[in-house]
Amino acid sequence: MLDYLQELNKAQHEAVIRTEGPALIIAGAGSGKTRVLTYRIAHLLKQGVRPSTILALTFTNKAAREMKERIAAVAGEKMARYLWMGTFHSIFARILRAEHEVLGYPSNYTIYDSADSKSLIKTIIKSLGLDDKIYKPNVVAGRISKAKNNLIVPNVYANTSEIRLIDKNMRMPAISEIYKEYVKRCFLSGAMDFDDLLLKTNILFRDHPLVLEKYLERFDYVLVDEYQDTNYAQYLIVKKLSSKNKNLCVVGDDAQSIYSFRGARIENILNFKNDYPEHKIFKLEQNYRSTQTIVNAANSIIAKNKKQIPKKVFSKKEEGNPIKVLSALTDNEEGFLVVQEITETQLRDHYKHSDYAILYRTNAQSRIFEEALRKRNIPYKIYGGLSFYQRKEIKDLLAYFRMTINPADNEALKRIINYPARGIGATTLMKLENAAIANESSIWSIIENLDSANQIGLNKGTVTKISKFVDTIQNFQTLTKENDAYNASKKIAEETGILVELYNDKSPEGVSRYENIQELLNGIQEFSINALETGEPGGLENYLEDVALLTDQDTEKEEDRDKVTLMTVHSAKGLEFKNVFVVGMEENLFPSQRQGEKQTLEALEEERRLFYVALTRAQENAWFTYANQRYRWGNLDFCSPSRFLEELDPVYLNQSNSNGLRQNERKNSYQSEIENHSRRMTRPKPMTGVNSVRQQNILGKKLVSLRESSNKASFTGDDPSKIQPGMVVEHQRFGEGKVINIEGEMPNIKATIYFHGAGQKQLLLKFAKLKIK
DNA sequence: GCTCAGGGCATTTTT
DNA sequence: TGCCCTGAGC
Repeated sequence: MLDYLQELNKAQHEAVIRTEGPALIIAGAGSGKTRVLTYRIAHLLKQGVRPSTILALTFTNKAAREMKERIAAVAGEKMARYLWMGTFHSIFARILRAEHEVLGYPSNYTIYDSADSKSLIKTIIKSLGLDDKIYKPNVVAGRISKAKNNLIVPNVYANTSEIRLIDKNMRMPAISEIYKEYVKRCFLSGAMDFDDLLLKTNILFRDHPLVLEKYLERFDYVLVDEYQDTNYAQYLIVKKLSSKNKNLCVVGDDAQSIYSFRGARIENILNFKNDYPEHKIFKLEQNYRSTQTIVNAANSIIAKNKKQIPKKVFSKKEEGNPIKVLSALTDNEEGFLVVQEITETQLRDHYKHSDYAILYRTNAQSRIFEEALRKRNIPYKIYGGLSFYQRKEIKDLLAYFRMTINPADNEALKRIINYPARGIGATTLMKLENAAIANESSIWSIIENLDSANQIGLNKGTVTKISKFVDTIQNFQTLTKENDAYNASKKIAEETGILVELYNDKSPEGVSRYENIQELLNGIQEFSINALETGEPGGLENYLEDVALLTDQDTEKEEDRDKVTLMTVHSAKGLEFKNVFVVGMEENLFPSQRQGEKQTLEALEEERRLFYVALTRAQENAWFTYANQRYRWGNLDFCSPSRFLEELDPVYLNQSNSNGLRQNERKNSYQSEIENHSRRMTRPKPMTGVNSVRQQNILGKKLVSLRESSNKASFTGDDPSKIQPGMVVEHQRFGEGKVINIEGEMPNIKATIYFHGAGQKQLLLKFAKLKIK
């Protein structure tokens, strides 16, 4: 019989076999969500439903891939292959490519990533004569993205008084014009940004009923993963595509909705029952992942939330250990404590490195833990930070590919027209861009038809340089037609000179850049081989379509196997680890409680959910750690643990601190400072524990300016060795003192100074702020 | 066209 | 801190 059904509990079983009509599957943390979703699809296939009539939407490529693999295992490779399964963006990008004509876009349209969007917005701000100190590209991009996600097109934006009022209050009344111009220029470049993929799909289905009809005919079943993370645009598309037979199945967990900042609407899942009154609801409440303690503690955190679908998540596993709360005095100590716990539990219970995860709120918090792990030689891997595809060398080469496929792509052109250097500078580029705007066309169409008698005042030499560039791209276009993606891209990499240039750069950065290019080419080779095997099109344009929607998380490296994982709570969603440290739990790192920020009930509840997500990643043991003081952005903050920790019933907690004694000793040295300042007060830099200061004021004028990034230190102006023994100096905190001795060399000059009232101190001059009296 | 000092600025993130 | 941008100076 259908043996895969045997592996399911009652709720899961129901959710798998009741395939008709609208269904809401509430999948609590660790309740076997993926299993239910994949088996439901497999079940449909076994019932004789054709795979090409099933549309399954996810948020990440990884989720789509994993699900496809699991379905293939149950229902067979062939079946899985014909499913319409992928991310919202990739599926709709595919549909838009097929239906490009009615929208007036070329089928080879480029997909702009966030960096392209931002760069274009910057250009527009400049060309409109606006001040980019006021109109910050990031903020403007955020406003435009938000508008698009809510299907507000430029005209509507300009005519909606509430929106204009917000812009006005932000002192950016011209965003509406920027938006209009942005849309126009994207169109001229034959480009869509990420939000367009959703927006244009909505417009496509709204304005072209025949097209909608075609897809309604095509898809008999629509399934959506992580429904709580859908934004308005996604919500509407899903609604439209399932409007015919209402075979819509959404899976999600309102308790794990933590993406409101990027437009996710928890209401979508909360209101499902109203949208589809005839719906069935399935609650997967048994948690197979965590101990009872962890599940109960997590439940108790979100119990206070008003906005939620009632459910009783429970675990039948053993009760397990209480959650350990570690309070450290400084962030360094926090790192130390975490590493100490890792070593201790490893010795005792023989965990692997990969059984541990360190979760934090912001990527910037990783550093302390990296250092602590490195000191103990514990291998770790970090998620987040600069993604592979965001690296300069990768983006440069990809820009050549983009130009080759869609030469109208202005952002790509601007990136490479002078890289490698061709002597086409900023002034020339500006002239070209203005000409393109005036002509309502792309830069390419201007330079393609340049002759020496051009109207835009370019001299002969420049025209020659530009036409050489045009030749290069045209040459690439020819060789792309004649080669598969791998051979085309390899030739492009060689002929542009990028490969040689990076090969000749023997600095560590240069070597790594060269390796990255090689890695990209290897990836393309894989793509080409794969295309050959499956019979799918393997041209460069096909690769480019894939790569635009690819991210770092899609490349798991073999050498990353047995390592401690460091990541943000957000990126840990969907993962599980035997042991989880939730670190940096100070109040002021939780933004809903940060000073000066509006506290809304929504924000508060989302913070609880974030806390919930963090805790439910743990299978066996969990720790909450925080530091009482943290050095951050040049200030020393005094902190207290997050209030959510206080909301937790102590019955789940073990607050005994493994290093209580040491901590007490150390506390004394900070005591006076802590007493003198209430929580959250910022104080001047302390003398110790600071890695560097930017400037030193000696004698009232800047003598030394020190910049120290991770690998280099540089000095300008005069030398701090101006400070001589015998001088009377004034220090910010220790007051007046007399220099006794100077030793060492730049940048490590040490001064021994006797301070009245503070005794003798030895200061490293690059850290000390001194005034010569 | 390139380098470098100085200023300004900081969530969370997928596509 | 640390990173990115800009403008000055070469």
